[in-house]
This record gives sequence, C-alpha cells and structure tokens, in this order.
Amino acid sequence: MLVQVALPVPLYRVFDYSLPAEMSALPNASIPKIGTRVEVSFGRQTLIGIVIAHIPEADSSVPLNKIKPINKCLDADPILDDSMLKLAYWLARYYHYPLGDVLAVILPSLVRQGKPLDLLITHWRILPHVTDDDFRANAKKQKQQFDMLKLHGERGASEDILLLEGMQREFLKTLEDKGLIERYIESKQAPSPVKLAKMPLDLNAEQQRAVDAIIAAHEAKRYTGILLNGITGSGKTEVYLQAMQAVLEAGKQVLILVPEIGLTPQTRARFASRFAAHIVLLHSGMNNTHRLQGWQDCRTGHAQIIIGTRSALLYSFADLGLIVVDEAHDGSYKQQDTLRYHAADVALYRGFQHNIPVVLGTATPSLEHLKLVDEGKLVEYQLLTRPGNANPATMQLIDARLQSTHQQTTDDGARYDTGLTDALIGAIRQTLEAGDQVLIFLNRRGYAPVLLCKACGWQADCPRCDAHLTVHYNNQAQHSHSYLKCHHCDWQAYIPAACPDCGSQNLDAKGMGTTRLSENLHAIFANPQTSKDLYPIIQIDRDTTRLKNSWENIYQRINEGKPAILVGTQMVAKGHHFPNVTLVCLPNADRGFLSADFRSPEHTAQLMVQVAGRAGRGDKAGRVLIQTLQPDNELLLKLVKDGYLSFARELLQERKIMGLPPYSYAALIRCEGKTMAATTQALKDAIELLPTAHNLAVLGPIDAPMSKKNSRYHAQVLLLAKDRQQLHRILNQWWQPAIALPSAKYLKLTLDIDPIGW
DNA sequence: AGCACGCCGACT
DNA sequence: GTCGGCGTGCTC
Repeated sequence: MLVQVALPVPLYRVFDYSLPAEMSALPNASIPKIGTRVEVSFGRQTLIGIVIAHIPEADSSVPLNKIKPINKCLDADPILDDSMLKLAYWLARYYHYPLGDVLAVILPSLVRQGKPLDLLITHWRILPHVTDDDFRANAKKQKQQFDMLKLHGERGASEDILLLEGMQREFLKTLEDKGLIERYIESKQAPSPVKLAKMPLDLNAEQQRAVDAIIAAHEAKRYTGILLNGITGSGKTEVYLQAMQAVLEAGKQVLILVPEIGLTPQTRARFASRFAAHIVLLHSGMNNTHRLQGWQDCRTGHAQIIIGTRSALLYSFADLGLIVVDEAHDGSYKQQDTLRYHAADVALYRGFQHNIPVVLGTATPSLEHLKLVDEGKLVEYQLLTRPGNANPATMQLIDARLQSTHQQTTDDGARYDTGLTDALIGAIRQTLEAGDQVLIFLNRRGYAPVLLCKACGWQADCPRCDAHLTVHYNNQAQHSHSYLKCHHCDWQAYIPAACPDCGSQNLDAKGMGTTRLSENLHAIFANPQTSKDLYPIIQIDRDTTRLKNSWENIYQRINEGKPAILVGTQMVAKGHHFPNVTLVCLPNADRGFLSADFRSPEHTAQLMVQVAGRAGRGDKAGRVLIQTLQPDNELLLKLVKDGYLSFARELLQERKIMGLPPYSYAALIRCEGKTMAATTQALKDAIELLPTAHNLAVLGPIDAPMSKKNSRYHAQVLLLAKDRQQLHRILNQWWQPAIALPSAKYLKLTLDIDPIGW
C-alpha cells in the first residue's frame, strides 16, 4: 500500500510515498487517513503534505525503488474532510492551479507548518455578577476597557482578539485582580444555542418573499442561488438577519462574506446586536494564531456566525447552513494573485456541495449574475422600496460644456479653474445653508495626476512604471513639501525646479485630485472678510486615513452632523453611512464611460450608484448631481433616467451582440519579465502550441495595461471561447506544456480564469 | 518553489 | 590555488 501526497510545490502532480516498516506491519487502522497531514522528505527538503489517496503499489507510476517512506503522520484524524478535498480538486481543475498549492492556500499557515491542532488560547470573560455599578465614576479607562469585553457577551473573547481591538493587557490584569473578569481556556463543548438579542423588524412584502425563499431552501436542504437585488436602504440586511435566524435556530452555521476588512467590525456589531451567538471574524489583518483559532472554531462548529472576507470561503465548516455574499458585485471578491478565484463563484459551488442556500446581495448586480438569473441558475428577488418614508436619491446631469467651470482668483490676481460648475457650487451652497452635508466623490487622491511642462509638453513619469507621477503636497496651504509619487510602486521624487527636458520653469500641475479639490473648496467657501472656512472641508482618502484611528476620528466628526463638505475617493463608496449627507456630487465620474476596458461602464455605474447610495438615508431625500462633459452619452442617460437595472440590462444586451463575457468565457495569460521582448516572445511561442480550434479567439500578445510596473514588463494573451467546457479542455492540454517552454524559463506566466479587467 | 550539483571569475 | 556566481535539473 502507498499513499499519494499533495505537496506545496508548483507542480501539477502528486507524489507517492510508502509507509514506514513499523506502520505497514500494523493493521489497516494505522495507515494515515485521507485528508491528514504527513511529513515527508522531498528531494533534499522536508515538507508537509496532505494525503489524498491510498493506492496499491502496482498502481504507482514510478519505480518502487524511487519511493521513499513517510517520515511521520501529524494527524490522527483528517483535517480536511471529503467536501473540502472535493473543493480543492474543483479549484485546482477550474483555475488550473497545482493541487498542492491549492491546499496551501486553503490551510492557515500554522496548519501548513505542521502545528498541532490542540492549541490552547486564553479567553477572558466578565464574571456573571458584575454590573456597570461596580465601577467608580472616575475609573473611566477601566470602564471603557470593560465595555469592550462586554460587547463579546457572556462567552467573552480570546486575548488575541481583545488586544487587536485595542484592549490593553495591563487593564485585563487590573480587572482580573478586582474580581470583575476571569480568564479561561475555551472548552470544546458544543456552543449554546443562538438566542435573539433583539426583536426582528417588520418586513415589507418584498423582503418577506426573499426571506421565505431562503428559509424554504434551507428547510428543504436544497441548494438555491439567490440574487438579492436591493437598492441602497431597501433593507437587505434585515433579510439576511431573518433568514439567518431560521438557520441559526436549526443549529447551523452562517457564513457572511464582506468585501473588505474595514467592514468586518461594523458588520459584526450589527449581527451581535441581533443575536446572542458566537461570532467569529476572519480577515487578513489577523495574526496566525488568531487565524488558526478561527479556523478551528469554524470546523468544530463553535463559530455560529462567521463574518469574513474572500478567504473565509476556503475554511472548513462543521455544519454550514447559509452563505451570504454581501455586495456581491464587488471587485475585491476576485483574488488577484496566486489562486485567482472569485468568491461569489466559489460560494455558489460550496452551496451546491452542502445543499444550502447562497444569497448574493447587492444594489448593483454584476452582469454575470444577471445572466445567471436569465439562465435560471439564480433566482432574483428585488427590493425596490425603502422602508419608512425615505425616497431613493434622484440623479441629475449637469452639462459642464454649457456651464464653464467656475474660475477663482488668487491673491496675486492669477485665475485658476476650480473644476466645479457654478450650478454645482450653487447646489453645494444651498445644501450647506440648509444645514446638511455634501459629499463630493473624486476617485483620485493627491493634488494633481500629472505634472506638465507648459513649454515642451514633458510630463513627470515614473521611471519604474508606465504611469504619470501624482503631485502631492504635505503642507497644503503653502504648497510646501511638494513631491511626486507613483501610485503603482513606492517611487517618490522632488518636484524639479525646471523642466528636465527644456529647462523651462513653467511647470504646471494638471488635473484634479482630492487635495486640490479640497483646496479649491476652501477658497470658494471661505468667509470673504476673514478667509476662514465657513464649513469644515473633510478629505477622505488613503492619504488622510492612513494613520491609526484617523478614520475613526474623521467618521466621528462627520457624524456630529454639522454642515460640512466631504471630499472622498472610492473609500466612501463602501459600507459607511453618512446620514446627514443629502447631496452627492460627481464632478467627473463619467470618465469611466469612455475607457477602453469594456467592463468600465459597468464598474463605473456600480461605483456611481454605490456613492449615490450614501445620500439621503434616514428620512431626508437625497440628490445626486453628475457633472459631465458628455451629457448626450446614451449609457449615462440611461443610468440617470432609468436606473442601474435597465442600464445593466442594456449593457448585457450589448455584450451578447459583441460575444463578450458573460456570453463568452475568458482566460487571460499574463507574462512578466525583465524585458518586453522576452515576455512577448514567450507568449508567441506559447500560442504556437495552441490547438487550432473553432470558436476560440486568441487576442494578443499585446502589452498589458500598465505594461511596465515596478520595472517589470507585462504582456498578455486573451483566450475567448463560446463554450466554457471547450475552453477548459484546451487549457488542460495546453497550459502545462506552454509554461514548460524554453522561452518561458526565466519568466513568470500566470493563468487567470474569468479575469476582470484586461 | 527550493535545493544541490556544476563549471567559470576575483580573492587569501 | 579556493570561494562563490547563478544556470539547469530534479523532486515520489
């Protein structure tokens, strides 16, 4: 008897090992089970792999004298069950990724490194008799730390989690000494049943239908893919919560996927206020120990509600009953390095595997998902009304061609363009005077995207990337500490005093970033006498929120509700609510409708609708003003007049006519190397190996978008096929020989199935 | 991916 | 004369 082992090496095969003499002498029971970890010697190194099969010696494809014995078994019982191994096989096949590497992606790093799984972790919980009254009024810090722990309920939380949340170790000790809290080692007994902490809200008819459908699928133990297409504020979360309630009460686990780490704590708070349950967060910001603990909680069934980003989908679950993918259209669900899976696709696969419902919730469904609805593979439930009296925001275009943008004059008399039309400025002023807040969305941080020589046309470019350097100012008021920065690598440079090409000193920052827009707004909305700001202007982008707690501070300031102008990049589009914003301005969000990427209109519209959704929450009506240079653009008009869904339907029709995804299936081959010539040549050679096939379009090799990045060159080939099976058949026989070609030797070739953005 | 074996340039 | 460069070949 031999065992087949998948090892974490980028090789498309598995390796056979024999059992050590002492093991094979024993009865069958001691053979390492399928799904357990084993340590083996591999060449001159020692690796940990996963047993994936038992085979008779006669079935091995290698001569017996080359076969080595296993060093040792690390697990008595499988750490990956049958369904997880099936998932791994499916991922390996569909994404054409080596099985051993897939398993390495699936397992937390400590598990991969061979760590024993009976790891003990200190938990802290509040002693049952303790109340808020046990604190003296002046023990503020203690009370604050105590409240943090209180959020976790009677079960408490691990020390790791608490420290991550900002708890301080010395306070844990202090509180322990005072007899207010205690430490314990998490017991492995079954979790207590989930209880409601708060009553559910009343549902409207649309919500009720969606909840009923999810619960029906859950009760019938039937896989059902549900597209929950609900406009912003239509109460998608309440649908999740009530569907979850039924699933949790049946003793099953619920997995909620969210696009980003930043959104997990706030999502947790929402679920924690409804359910008294063991909630586990899984995201990339966690350390290895904490992650292993989360992984264990999921597979033992301790975790009842699991909130995580993309990678949480690859965890094992004891008894999963429902998967919710929130903001299912979001691009961050597609992994962009290593195993390039799409979390929404994997979610549907896992739902199918476990016979459970999968809910894809979004206000702006992707075209892929709409097509699945057409094919009957997803059931669509629409939520088109906002509960309460809130009306959806109205969208309106401002023609920036007719209304030239507002000019402002500096102290020394020079005039400059603010990038805002008088109509827009008027609307902003009106909103502020009414005591409300304004959100201006500009998807470009920094001061200006280009530094241009007005004499010869020279532009400051990144020496390592195919990109202009962005102009930044550290001290905005004086324009001092100015520097140039590449947003694609970490290159920085000082702004030259004169043009390096022609020596002219007439250098000009061209275009508009959030810093410059904020500065213009300061000038426009200042008290003419004192030059002081009439309203706070709050810039929200990666530069202003990078420091720890700065986003929390900004967010708090905004939520005081005083009139203010918020200037934000796409950071503001996701998740956060600004209840006092009643006007959203998009001074040039329409650029995306002209881009060469065929997905650009879809993504731009999604972003616009998401940003628009920030306006008019609560009972105030919202307004969205889109300033555009192409007010006749049919797609833009369609979006503004008929809404996202009609717009998306029209785009989908266009894709169908053009034979573009989702009406064809794509595989993107990217090649990265030190020179453009080498990368292109490798791809050319690879294409030569492709079998001639009908219905297969081969586009390229062409330079990849941003073909030079960090001094590395990228070229790509796109394969488009009418038939998904056919595409995969071709890839199966072509990909491995292609990467083995001599010209690909020093290059990195990657295959991206169902790529987004090419 | 690692890791070692192998054959050519600047050092004690 | 050796140390070490990274080319190439293999891993059950």
